[in-house]
Amino acid sequence: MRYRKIPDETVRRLPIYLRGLLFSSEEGQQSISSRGLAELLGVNAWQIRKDFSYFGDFGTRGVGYDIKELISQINKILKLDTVHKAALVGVGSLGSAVLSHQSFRAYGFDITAAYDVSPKKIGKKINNITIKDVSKLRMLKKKKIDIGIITVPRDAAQQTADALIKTGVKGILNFSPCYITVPKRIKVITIDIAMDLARLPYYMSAG
Amino acid sequence: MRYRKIPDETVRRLPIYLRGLLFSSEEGQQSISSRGLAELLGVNAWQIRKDFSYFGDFGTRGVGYDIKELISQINKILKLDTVHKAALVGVGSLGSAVLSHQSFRAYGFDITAAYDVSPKKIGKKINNITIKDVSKLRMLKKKKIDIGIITVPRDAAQQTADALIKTGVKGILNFSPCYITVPKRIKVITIDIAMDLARLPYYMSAG
DNA sequence: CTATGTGAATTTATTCACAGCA
DNA sequence: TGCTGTGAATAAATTCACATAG
Repeated sequence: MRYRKIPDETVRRLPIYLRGLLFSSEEGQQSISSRGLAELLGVNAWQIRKDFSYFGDFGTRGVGYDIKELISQINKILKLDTVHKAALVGVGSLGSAVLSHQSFRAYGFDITAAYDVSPKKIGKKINNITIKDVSKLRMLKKKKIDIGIITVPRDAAQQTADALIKTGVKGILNFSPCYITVPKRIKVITIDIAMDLARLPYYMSAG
Repeated sequence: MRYRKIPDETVRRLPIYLRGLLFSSEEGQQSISSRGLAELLGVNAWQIRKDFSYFGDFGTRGVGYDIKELISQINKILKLDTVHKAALVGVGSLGSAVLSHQSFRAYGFDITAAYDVSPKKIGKKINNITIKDVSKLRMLKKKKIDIGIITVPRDAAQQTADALIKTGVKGILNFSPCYITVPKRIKVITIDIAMDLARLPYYMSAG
């Protein structure tokens, strides 16, 4: 089944596998079986093997997968093998949390700039990043920023996206609870925490 | 197609529809067509109609949907028509952001308690919620808390989940980047921001 | 004439079962 | 024997096309 179109669901799961592999690696393990990884992540072993089978032969039959090697392969597939620079707009409580978030680095992300409208925040530092005036956003053009992170209030989300796209970002992580319109070439992933919380009661047993 | 098993994907989308309907309602609209809602949310109109068709006849042919009525229907399906009390454990930057998050209230969630291990944080207030010592977590049992929110470091996630389950929560929103083991009756939804960011480069066009 | 609701067709994803290699 | 890799079978979700109701 090699070299066929990669299912979106597989792409969605690869980062989860990567997370498990990085964890095992930290723990000092050298190799892992699909079963071992599955148990660590709470997924099925055959799903893991199937997902990997779209890309080629990663493992050794009878043994399992070499963790370091597999990490490197998945990083390459997901294009995480080069550093991606990101700029964040909107340093409210969520924006601050994202700026302070340590795990992005493990996946090759580097938030190099942060912007806000509030004069009170401009000039302050969070996680060693100085907050700049959002009107200076267009200066970013020279700095080869790949990714924009939107943590502004809903009403400002679309204009923030427009401004980020002008600076040349190719992908946007949108935390605002709304749909934003972008050119086809731009990829947007929206995270709305409330949406995930909102489907929890449906699945909770009555009582 | 009424009264058939509801696809998980449909349940995942219902909160998104609800978000759009609440927005339209705020804007003063009374009714909306599947097309109108689809454009607002960046989805397909037939998908919306199909999803609704699992539950019954919500709309009026030739006219569309009555927004207030539909909001009430979806709230009922998702069991958001009663208030859900939640407790949050781990008041770091992410925990603080979640505590301050305003939109939960619109979906019937009320974070009534927050816990941390750090003596520096205990006693402080965020968003009018006093932070308590995590060792006092078991006192919660009397307070009919439905939902636990985990925003502790990875190493503490499992034990936090165990403690929350002992207090009687039926659902958990887990922000820690790991799988947590729970009894079957408990529903866990894990949000790992880094996982969403990590699949962005895959979809970004080369350059 | 408009916009819903839904069977049927199509596409996509999951699950199985086992051949094949170390 | 142990564990991977993958076709084939099954299941699920999406998309279409249109009958149907207001």
